[in-house]
Amino acid sequence: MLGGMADRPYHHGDLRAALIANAERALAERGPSALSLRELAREAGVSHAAPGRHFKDKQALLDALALTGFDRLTGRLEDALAAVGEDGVRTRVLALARTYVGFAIDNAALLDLMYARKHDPRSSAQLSAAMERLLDTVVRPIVDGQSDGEIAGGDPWPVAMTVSAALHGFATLKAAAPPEKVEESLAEVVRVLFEGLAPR
Amino acid sequence: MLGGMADRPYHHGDLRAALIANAERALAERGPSALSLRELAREAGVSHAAPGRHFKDKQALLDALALTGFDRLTGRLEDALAAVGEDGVRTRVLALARTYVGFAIDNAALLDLMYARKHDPRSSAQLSAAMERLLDTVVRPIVDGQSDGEIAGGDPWPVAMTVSAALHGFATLKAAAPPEKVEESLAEVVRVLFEGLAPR
DNA sequence: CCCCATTGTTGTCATTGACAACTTGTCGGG
DNA sequence: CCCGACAAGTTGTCAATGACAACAATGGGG
Repeated sequence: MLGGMADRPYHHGDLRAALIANAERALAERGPSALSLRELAREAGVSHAAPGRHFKDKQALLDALALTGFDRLTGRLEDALAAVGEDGVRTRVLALARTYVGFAIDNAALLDLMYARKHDPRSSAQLSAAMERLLDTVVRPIVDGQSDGEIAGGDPWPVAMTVSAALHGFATLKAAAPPEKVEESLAEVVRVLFEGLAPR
Repeated sequence: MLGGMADRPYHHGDLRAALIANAERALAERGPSALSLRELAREAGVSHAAPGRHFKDKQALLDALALTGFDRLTGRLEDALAAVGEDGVRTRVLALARTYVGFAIDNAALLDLMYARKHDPRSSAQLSAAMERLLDTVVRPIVDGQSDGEIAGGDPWPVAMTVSAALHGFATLKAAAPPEKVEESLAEVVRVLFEGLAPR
């Protein structure tokens, strides 16, 4: 009963969410190497071992962070698709491209984390599932475009894979470029994708 | 003159190279989080502070590692191009694709490291330069193909960017897939790139 | 109303990265 | 040839960290 009566309640309320939110901020602001469970605990105003109740491991925290990343990215892509409506495949692919690359620029470190965790065989099945949902979001407009005859038919998966790969690769390669350059070359990439490399 | 006379010389000979080599092995075998300067020092048979003479910091070691990665990848791509000779652009692009993806599969963790370090503004100019050399290696066949009329003309950079992006993205997305699946869908990706998405 | 699962806490340990101060080996100019 | 400067390695130390164990507060359901 000394002066040390903490005004904070003994229970945080939603420590788990707070930790993830702080982790994401720290990741964006100071890079992945600056992520420390103890520091996150301090920021959340809890003791150094409290995070252990919510995440077995540092890795578990990172996995959870990656998972929120996948979910948010998928959500944004779906919102973008909804926003452009039924304006044709190319418009929709361009919308996907802008959104994906925008996310990559705003969340470069998070995106790195997402894919780094995905590579690790020890990573949870949840991550693979989230990744699949992400790919599905890209496949759907492709399939729609094929059935409308707007793009060439055939197995949609290689096509979707090519588009996804180009988007992800572009985002990775261009993440540090000036924004207007990005928009410009992004449009060019979509054009090349649609017209192909062959002369006509 | 007790039995403890270490048979190894006081000077290692080429500690720097040994550290990088061990680091790469450890990275591939046990993931990036298992990389410890002290453990690398132990493996090399030197004291825990010896690495400090060659790398200011852990980050410096990682940068050096990334640099060797870029150099080796660029070298392999050039070798692959040399091996296919003058067989046409599509053949050359396919060779690049196979080589790039092969490298990505065999060195997934290293490739992650390479691009993660590239994102960091604190990373050395050497890394950017290495990255540029890598891109140049992809651009050259494109330019050649354009001047031969084998692929559509125009600014070669968006074209090269699209190809590079597709390759890198594909490598990232497919790094964990079974090899024959990879070869198959890789061929499809190159086909889509050449023919484009538009119906014909 | 009290039991006990959940969430947090304190304490501790080995490992790590960084740095400082010192030693050993090598090599080139006088 | 030797001697001094510089490169490369060494020991010692420190604060920070992740993991774990043992203990304490909280509060909801039997």
